Amino acid sequence: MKKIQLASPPSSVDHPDTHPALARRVTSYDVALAAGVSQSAVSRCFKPGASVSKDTRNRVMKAAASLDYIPNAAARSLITRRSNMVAVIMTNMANLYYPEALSALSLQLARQGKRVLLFSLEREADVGRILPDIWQYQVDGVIAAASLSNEQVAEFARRQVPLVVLNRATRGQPVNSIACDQQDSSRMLLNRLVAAGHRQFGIIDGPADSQLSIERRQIAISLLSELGLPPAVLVHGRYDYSSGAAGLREIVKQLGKVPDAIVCGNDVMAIGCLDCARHELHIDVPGELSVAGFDAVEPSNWLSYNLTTLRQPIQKMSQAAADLLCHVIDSRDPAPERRIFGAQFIEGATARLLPPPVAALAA
Amino acid sequence: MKKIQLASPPSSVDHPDTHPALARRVTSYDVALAAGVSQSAVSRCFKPGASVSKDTRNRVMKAAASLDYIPNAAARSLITRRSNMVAVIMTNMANLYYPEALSALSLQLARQGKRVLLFSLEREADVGRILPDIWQYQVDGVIAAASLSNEQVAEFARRQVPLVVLNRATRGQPVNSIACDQQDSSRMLLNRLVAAGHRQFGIIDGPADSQLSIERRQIAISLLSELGLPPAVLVHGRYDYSSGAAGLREIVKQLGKVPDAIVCGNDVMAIGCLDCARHELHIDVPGELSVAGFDAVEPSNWLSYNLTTLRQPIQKMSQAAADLLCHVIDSRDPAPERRIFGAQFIEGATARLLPPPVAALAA
DNA sequence: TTGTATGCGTTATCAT
DNA sequence: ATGATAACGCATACAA
Repeated sequence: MKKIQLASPPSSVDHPDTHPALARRVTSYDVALAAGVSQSAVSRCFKPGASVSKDTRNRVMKAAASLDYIPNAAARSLITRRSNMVAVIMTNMANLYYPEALSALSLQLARQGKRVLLFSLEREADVGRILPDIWQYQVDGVIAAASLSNEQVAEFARRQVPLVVLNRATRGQPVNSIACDQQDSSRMLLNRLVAAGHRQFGIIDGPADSQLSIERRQIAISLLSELGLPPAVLVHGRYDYSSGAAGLREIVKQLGKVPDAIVCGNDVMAIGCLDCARHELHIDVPGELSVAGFDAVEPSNWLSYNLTTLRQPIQKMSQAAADLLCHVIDSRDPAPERRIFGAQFIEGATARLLPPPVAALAA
Repeated sequence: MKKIQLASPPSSVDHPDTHPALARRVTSYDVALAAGVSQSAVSRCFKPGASVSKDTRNRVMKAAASLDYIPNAAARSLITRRSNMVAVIMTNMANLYYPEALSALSLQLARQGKRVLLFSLEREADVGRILPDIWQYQVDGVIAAASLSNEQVAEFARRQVPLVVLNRATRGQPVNSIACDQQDSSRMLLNRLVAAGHRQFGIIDGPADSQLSIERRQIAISLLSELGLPPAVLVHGRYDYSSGAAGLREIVKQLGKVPDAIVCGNDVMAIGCLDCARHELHIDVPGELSVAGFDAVEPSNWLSYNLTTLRQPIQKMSQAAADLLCHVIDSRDPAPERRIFGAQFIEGATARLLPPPVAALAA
């Protein structure tokens, strides 16, 4: 007969079930007592590769089940330094693109036993304000779908918190990141539009301070300039439907006429632009005006739109972000990695992609 | 000169910055040492209403800042029994309705100092599988946008984990819940359609096992029966776009003709149905067929659709859920509360809401 | 394989 | 107002 450590605190059944006064939690000590083993034996039973005899494990598991015992993650993380939580920073989810990413991230992380602690921002500039919260929670890592300053990136390094930046420019910062190639896909789109005879472009972009926008804008502007075309009319939106409509009106106003093509910073603005053209300004798309989006979110594929756009492989990118983060967490490898995915051109039916018929040219 | 407890572990600067070997964390002991106070003094400085002299607080805060000290939430929650985390259970976010709710929940909870730990499910039936995970994380409460069995609800009670069910039927279970009145709004919609002369209805519903669907379906079926109308043709979808299109095809097939009206379980299916009618089957909506949705998600308001639908006040409901949960957490009041919000009828332009012109009747 | 003892980083209680 | 000390619930090194 072995002697058992009985450091267990006073019984948890002082008042059976009557008073809802902050009942004591069931701990590994309670299970140990019930199973007639030590607390460490209980602990081992809940650790995957631990050495426990079959008999002990059975007794412990039975006792645990009968007591509804579940290990306390807070206590565990205190000693293991692993919280099994990953912070995900995302801006306002009105964007339609984000929910899909979030969902994929959550699923993929769950496969690795990690849960998403969500930090959703109203504006991307608020990142700084939630960082202290993130440090508090001792997350194992962070996936940021937001732009970070050099100082902020440095703080991650200093605190040794693994970070993966999703779909943002990183300006040469030493950061793990997953992105979609803007350069190639944007150029492809513009080249095809130019080849089809479009000359005067409009751009409905994201907010002026958005890094993502800045990059795409530069690409478009410099390409049009290379090709010797007139400069595009540029307006800024907020990535929402009404921004697209307002953008079109503004471009037409500034230009004094309807441009040949409008390239939008995301699909939802493209759809707003498209609807405004067709239903409000009665412009024929793609007859008089070509409209292109970016992302290939679900509604872009709806029959009423069939939008010409560039598909970002959101699912793949999210999974890659989750996998990369988990890798960094496990290996503690500080060498930053950047994975770039290609965008797929979706022809759709809102842009004229062939040169106008000869008859029109002759006329 | 006071004597200071110097229980601080060995210095954290064994190797300045070179080796990334799991650096010791900065703790309140380090801050205490640097500030020349006891560890408890440091702890008090980070507790809102604690009694600390101005001088001590200054010294501590300065030391904390210089060391980048942030209290460890895991350790704190161990003793306070508050993790400041709330689990949110949501199904696949393809639904368009959920991202908006999640965003609102996250924002509202953040105002109360709580963060969302996300549990996103592929199918609602998987709830049971993630409950053990939830217990592990010691969340302060749970907001479930999913149906729970009586046993599951009972487990929340047994473990004394505050629960708020968002937008699900609760079949008389003693649960805190926030919901939107299906009864009144559905009846209003159907009554208006019937008053406008619609006789043969089709219903494109959610999955057969979805509680939400079951309730709405019953309401519609019994109302039509009360009114002496032919039974509606009922098909099930998955709340996505293609389900709406497939639903329409199936209803037309079963009925051998186009029904007078189709009522859908959500907007996305209604939009799928609408697009299929207009672009594939070339049915005039609302001339030959009326289509109605549910939710009033953003795309329902887009100019190409202008969907007839019922608006759920998602924002308000989410905020109410967050507030109710926080109230329960603070008060530990076990008396369940159910708050019902009304739905707003959105006329839109996809349903004929007036009786057909007299000429048509005479013909 | 199993038990003992210790520590993770904090808050709370209790003296002073 | 402040410091010493005891939890909180678990994992782990070490001894047996």
